[in-house]
Amino acid sequence: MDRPAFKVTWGNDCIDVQPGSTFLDVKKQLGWDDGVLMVSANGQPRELMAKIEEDCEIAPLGFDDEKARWALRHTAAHVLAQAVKRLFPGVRLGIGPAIEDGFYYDFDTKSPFVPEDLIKIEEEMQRIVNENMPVVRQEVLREQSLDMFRKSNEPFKLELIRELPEGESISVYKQGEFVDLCAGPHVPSTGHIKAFKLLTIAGAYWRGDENLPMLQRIYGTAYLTQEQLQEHLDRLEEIKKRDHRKLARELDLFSIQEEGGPGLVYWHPKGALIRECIENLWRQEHRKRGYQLVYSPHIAKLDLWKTSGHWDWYRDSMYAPMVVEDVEYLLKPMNCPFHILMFKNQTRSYRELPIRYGELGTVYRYERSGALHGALRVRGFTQDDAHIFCRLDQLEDELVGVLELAQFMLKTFGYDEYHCMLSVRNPEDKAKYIGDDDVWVVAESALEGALKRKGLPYRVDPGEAKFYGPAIDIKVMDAVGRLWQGTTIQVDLNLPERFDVSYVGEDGEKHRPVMIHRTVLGAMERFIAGLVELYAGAFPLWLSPVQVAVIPVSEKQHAYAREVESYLAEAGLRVLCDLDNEKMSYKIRQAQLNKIPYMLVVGGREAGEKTVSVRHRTYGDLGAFELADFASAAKREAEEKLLDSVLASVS
RNA sequence: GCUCACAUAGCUCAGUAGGCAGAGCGCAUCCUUGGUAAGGAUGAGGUCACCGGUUCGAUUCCGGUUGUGAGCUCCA
Repeated sequence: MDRPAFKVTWGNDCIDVQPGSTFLDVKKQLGWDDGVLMVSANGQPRELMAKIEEDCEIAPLGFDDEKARWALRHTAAHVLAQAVKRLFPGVRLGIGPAIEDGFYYDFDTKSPFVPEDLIKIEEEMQRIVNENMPVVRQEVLREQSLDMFRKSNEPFKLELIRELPEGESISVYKQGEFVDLCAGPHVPSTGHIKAFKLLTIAGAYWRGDENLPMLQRIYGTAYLTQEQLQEHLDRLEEIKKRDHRKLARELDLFSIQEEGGPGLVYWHPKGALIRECIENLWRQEHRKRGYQLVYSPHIAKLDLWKTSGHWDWYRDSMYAPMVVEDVEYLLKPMNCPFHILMFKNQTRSYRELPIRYGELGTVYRYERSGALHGALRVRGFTQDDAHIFCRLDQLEDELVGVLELAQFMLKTFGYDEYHCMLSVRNPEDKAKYIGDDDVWVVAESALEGALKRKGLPYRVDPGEAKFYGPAIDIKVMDAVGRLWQGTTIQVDLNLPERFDVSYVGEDGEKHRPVMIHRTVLGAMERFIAGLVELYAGAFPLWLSPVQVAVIPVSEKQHAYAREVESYLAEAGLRVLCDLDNEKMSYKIRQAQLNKIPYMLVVGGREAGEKTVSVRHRTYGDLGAFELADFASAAKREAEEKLLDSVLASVS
């Protein structure tokens, strides 16, 4: 591939470089002898070279915006640290990497930062950017670097250096008076940072360990252009607008009550209706696919959880036991042991398998208070759970069946993009997992085989398997590009053993069944919260709590409006007839704000002709329809669970 | 659980440099009867999250509790 000649800048110097030149050539041309390693090509930040070694050929690294962004953000982190050191000399530095969407730097401060500090720091950062100092890489010996950071009194940096391998040289980056331990890469000078913004202050443990001291973290973001930065800030705004906590209140879907306790969700009528629609679909689809639906209790004897192993492993995440007639009971954190007990309730033949028990099972987990988040992370939630007991030779077919169900559900709800992860053992560390090696091999290959048979692209995640078995996890992407954990399909090699679950085989001997633990939606709370954000509150017709609002133009049409209401209700649609003493335009506004899909305006004309004027929340005025035509179209849209209006395409 | 911030009417938020609190929306009543996103008037609503302390006096200052938010840690 031909590569064009390009310009290389270092600080204020700029030279032409021929393709194929090495870094040493460039150094010679620039007349630099020290370890300057960072340059940018053609003066464009998007054409930076991310990293250049002494002996490597010089080439713009693919004109890679992503790499350039990371270098830019990393430098921005250094600029942030430099600004903080200028303003607060007593502060000690932690680490400051570039991250997805931005960067952060951790600081050890005597008194925490306040929001006003953020403004001051940002101003100082701008000054540093304006100073346009070259960012210079230096290779130093270990002892030199220790000396350097000892002098500048940076204990956290010393800790990091001591952990670097002996003998290797260590790189530091300098800009003006500021030096940081860093592997790079960086942009050539602070002036390259054209678009940045500090966002928030938060606490974060040193090295991510909750037993170590907590530092003050400042988050910021930086982009190659002001437009990209603005785009990112707009996206943050959009995410805020879609926040399920805000929309759930505005649309009166559900709440969490302070008097009731944190992490416990109250489903209001409209939210409950959405949930009911989803649950109905869920039950229908499971019956269709050979599941038997069951109910199990909410509490069970502590001993059951000892048998299952949950008591030993997850005691800290369970609500404390309650004592009834001297026996300790636990609120269930999961449904599996119950389904196992039902399976074990009688002797099972191989002919019965697979047995698929499905349950919308409400479980309670004592999540740490700081982990709670709206309806996404709660303490009481209803899993769309199922456990499949099958023979090893049936495993792959069963997994395929679950994948098909998952695909069907995700498609129905409008999740077009999802990523499959195959979580397998870490081959280096087989001792960490229970069960025989050959069973693991079969289980992992069954999961992989199922993915292949469905033609689903997947990524293998070694080491991500649970200790009791491998799994497939599906992450779905929402409208603003965030990933949500949805379906999880786990092969469990542990519980059947612990509970001594067996079936009688063709040979008359006892055999151990394989158990699949799976949820398709995850939990009702989390799934619906996700849907709220996916649709920004504007649910497709079949899920809309109110599907149609009937809006009379004046009081004279109240009788006809009622007629329309009862006709549509009769047809099975969820209708609201708005007879309030308000102007029509006001009622339309209310319906719009409530994101009601269809508004039927009925005035003198419509009453006379027995028609309705249809307005759609997205498409606006669609014109007049015969009442019966509207009803059948809307019914079809709801019954077929269409994601878009059928009437909009008609008109 | 940890760090920081926040908590005023159903909602969104002002406010008092310590002297018993305000707007808009919503709600109620009345007027208005209208043609595709806000007609008008009147009125009701607050132990300023809770518990202590300082003070003649605390919604305001201080401490604690609870809850919420941003992160960290965790998420069977």
